Amino acid sequence: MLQHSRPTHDPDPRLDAVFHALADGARREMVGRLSRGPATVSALAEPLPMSLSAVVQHLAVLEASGLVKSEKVGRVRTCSLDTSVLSQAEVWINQRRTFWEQGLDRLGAYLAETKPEDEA
Amino acid sequence: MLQHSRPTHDPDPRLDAVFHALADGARREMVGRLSRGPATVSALAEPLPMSLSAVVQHLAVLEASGLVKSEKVGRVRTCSLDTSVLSQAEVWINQRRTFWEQGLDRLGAYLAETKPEDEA
DNA sequence: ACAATACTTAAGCATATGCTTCAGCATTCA
DNA sequence: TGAATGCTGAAGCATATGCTTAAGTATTGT
Repeated sequence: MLQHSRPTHDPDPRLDAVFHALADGARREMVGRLSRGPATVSALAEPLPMSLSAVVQHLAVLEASGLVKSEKVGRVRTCSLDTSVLSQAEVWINQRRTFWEQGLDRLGAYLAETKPEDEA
Repeated sequence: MLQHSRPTHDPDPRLDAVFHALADGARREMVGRLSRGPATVSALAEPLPMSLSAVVQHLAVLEASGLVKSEKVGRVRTCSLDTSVLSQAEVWINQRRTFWEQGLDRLGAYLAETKPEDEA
C-alpha cells in the first residue's frame, strides 16, 4: 500500500557530514578516484595541487562522514569508498525531487479520492 | 554504444554550492518544505528555531546554489524548488556509486573483451 | 494617517574550514 | 645501519559560516 511519505523531519547530523564532505572539489575528486577502486593516500594526493598534509585532512573529513574507509598495512594506508553512505545522500535528494515532481496537486487528488472517514 | 564514462575531472563550483547548501539541517528542512510546494519566507522560517534574519541568510545560500528560486510580489516573497539542480547533484552521486558498484574487474573484463587494436 | 506585516540590511562575534610549514615516526630498501 | 618512503600531528593563520540584535523599507489592513 502506498504511504503518504512526506519528506521526514530532518536535523540529521550524518547527512550534514556527507554533504559537507562532498561540498569540496578536492574531496569530490578523491571520491571520484576511489569510485574506480581503492587507493593509497599518496595516490589520492598525486593529482591535487596541495600538500600531502592538506590531503590527509580532507581524507579525515571523508572518513568522518563515513564515505571512505581506510586501513593501514605496513606504512601504506589504503582507502576505499563506502557506497552505502553515498546511497543515503542520493536517496535523500531523490525523495525530495520526486516528491516535488509528483506534485501537490496529485497528492491532493489522491487524498480526496481516498476514503475520507479515517483522516487527521 | 557504451562509453567508457569515467567520472569526469571535477573542480565544479556549482556542485560545491549545491552540496554546501545541503550540508545544513535547517536548509534541508527548507528544501523539504519546498518539495511539498512553494512557500513564503515566513512559512519557511516558522518551524525553525532561529531568527527570521538567519532564515533569510540560509535562503540566500539556497538561492546562490540554484536550488531555490524566489519572486517577490507585494511584500511577500514566494520561494520554490528548482529540481534540475537537485537532479545534478543526484546524478553526480549516482555516477560515482554505480561506477564503484559495477567494479573495476568488470571494466577490466569489458576492456579485454573489446577489440584491443584501438587502445591508449 | 497609522499601525501591523513581511521582509531586508548591516554590524558584530564565536567558531569552523582550508590551507601552510615544520617536526616526528614507523616501515622498507640498499 | 642508514637513508628514503609514506604517512602523522601540531601550530598558525586567513577567510568563511552561522548565528544574533538592531535598525530600516516597502506594502497592506483599519
